[in-house]
Amino acid sequence: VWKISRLAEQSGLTVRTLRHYDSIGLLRPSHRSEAGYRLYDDRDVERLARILALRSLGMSLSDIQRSLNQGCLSLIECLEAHAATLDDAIARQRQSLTRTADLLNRLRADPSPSMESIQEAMEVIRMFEKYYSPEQLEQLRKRADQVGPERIQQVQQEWTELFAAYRQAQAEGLAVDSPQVQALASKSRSLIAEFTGGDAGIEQSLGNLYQGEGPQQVLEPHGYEMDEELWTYMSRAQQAAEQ
Amino acid sequence: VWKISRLAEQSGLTVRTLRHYDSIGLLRPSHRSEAGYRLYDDRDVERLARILALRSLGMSLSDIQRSLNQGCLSLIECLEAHAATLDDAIARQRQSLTRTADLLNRLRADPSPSMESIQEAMEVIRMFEKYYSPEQLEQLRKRADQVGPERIQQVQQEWTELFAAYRQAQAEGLAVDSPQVQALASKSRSLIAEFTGGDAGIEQSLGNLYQGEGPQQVLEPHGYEMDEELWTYMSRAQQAAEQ
DNA sequence: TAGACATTAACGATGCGTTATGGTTT
DNA sequence: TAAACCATAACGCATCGTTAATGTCT
Repeated sequence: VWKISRLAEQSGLTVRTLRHYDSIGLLRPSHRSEAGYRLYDDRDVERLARILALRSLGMSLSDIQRSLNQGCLSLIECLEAHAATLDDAIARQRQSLTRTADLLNRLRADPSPSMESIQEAMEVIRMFEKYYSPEQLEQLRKRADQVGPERIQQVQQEWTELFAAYRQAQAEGLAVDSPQVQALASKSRSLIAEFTGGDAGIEQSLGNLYQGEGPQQVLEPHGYEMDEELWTYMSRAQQAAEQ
Repeated sequence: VWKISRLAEQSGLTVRTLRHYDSIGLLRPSHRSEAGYRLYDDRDVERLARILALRSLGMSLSDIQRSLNQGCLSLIECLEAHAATLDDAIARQRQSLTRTADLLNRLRADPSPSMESIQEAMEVIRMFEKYYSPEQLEQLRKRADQVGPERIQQVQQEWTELFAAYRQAQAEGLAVDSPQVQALASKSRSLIAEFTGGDAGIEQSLGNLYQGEGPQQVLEPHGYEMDEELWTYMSRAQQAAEQ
């Protein structure tokens, strides 16, 4: 027969924990001394061992209680349910983790990060999650890691300059099949190709994204300015190139 | 300016949640009507959007509060810490999940599962985790899935019979290099090879396991009976085979 | 005046840590 | 008698759901 502090140091639990297990009925000592001291016998110690085994799997105390009080069959059922719960929790936390990492990447890539950036970045992330499959996202992330943040910043800069050049060309009334404009179209095709990495699926999803949300909704959170007329002009330049 | 239920349905939160955020100081409405009604203005709505963005990443409300009240830099730090926390939590839960799955496998493989089985199974699992690397464990699990539970049961049965045969041979005083005993040695080598899958690292770890814990400690929780003399006899039979 | 909407206040659930207060054993 | 050990009781943490009791707008 063991007093509470002996059992505590033997099991590695605290006295408080054992008292807690008593109070919730998970492990009631089989005996009490005259003064009311808790006295644990061998069966209690065995039960504690089982409790700790299940606790080490992350089961809740109430589930452990249910498992132990009923038979071995219900134990298996409880474990199956527990495994399913864990699976679910892991999936959700991985979601959170990738989103957090994505957000961090975007915030770090932001030259002048502000509180507003959070929302823009999250908007972008949500749009991406909507149009790209998890595998595609994984692929994009891997390639983003490979090229490194410098190149990404640089590409952003190049897009900004490209839009400005297009806008200039449009203002000057240059024809979409003029050599100058076709040079811009070629440049934008190469930037897009760098993004898609030649993957047809990603190119398709990118198209769906612009189709579904509209160019302005897509580009604004990235910090680019875009309007209907410019977009039309750029589209016509692309079409001219493809013929 | 928005009243609380408007903001609730707009944001998808409950009224209770908004009141909670007020009471903990996370989102206090900038105004109150004469009657004490909460009135949220545009800045409040913006703040709520940021709160929801971070909450969707699984950040705690207190962390969100710290992040938003301080600058953008601390936000990045908070996100980094959050990512680390998530990483950690995921690792632990995956531990729990694999252990739970292992326990389930052992319990299901047990022909007469009892409450005592839990501890034996957990002991085995702990020993395995102690002597095999995570990669080796992964490998073992994969192969266990491949061969299926029937074959595993069958192998257990074969080991039981093999031990019985050895014991019989020992009782009859058969020499360890006699053909009959060598046939047993050969059988046990093939069973071991089936377990290791020919992987030298796993064979090494298996040796360490028996070396470190002793054959009886290893075999008893598996339901086999073993004693010093029988083990010595079997070892000598193996040595004879290797020469 | 009815009905929808607002308020504050307080318990509940999880798994104990952490006092506070006081009796028991050696 | 002091030191070590035991007991019960209660708050605290995180995030709201859920009554309860009551006041306000239309």
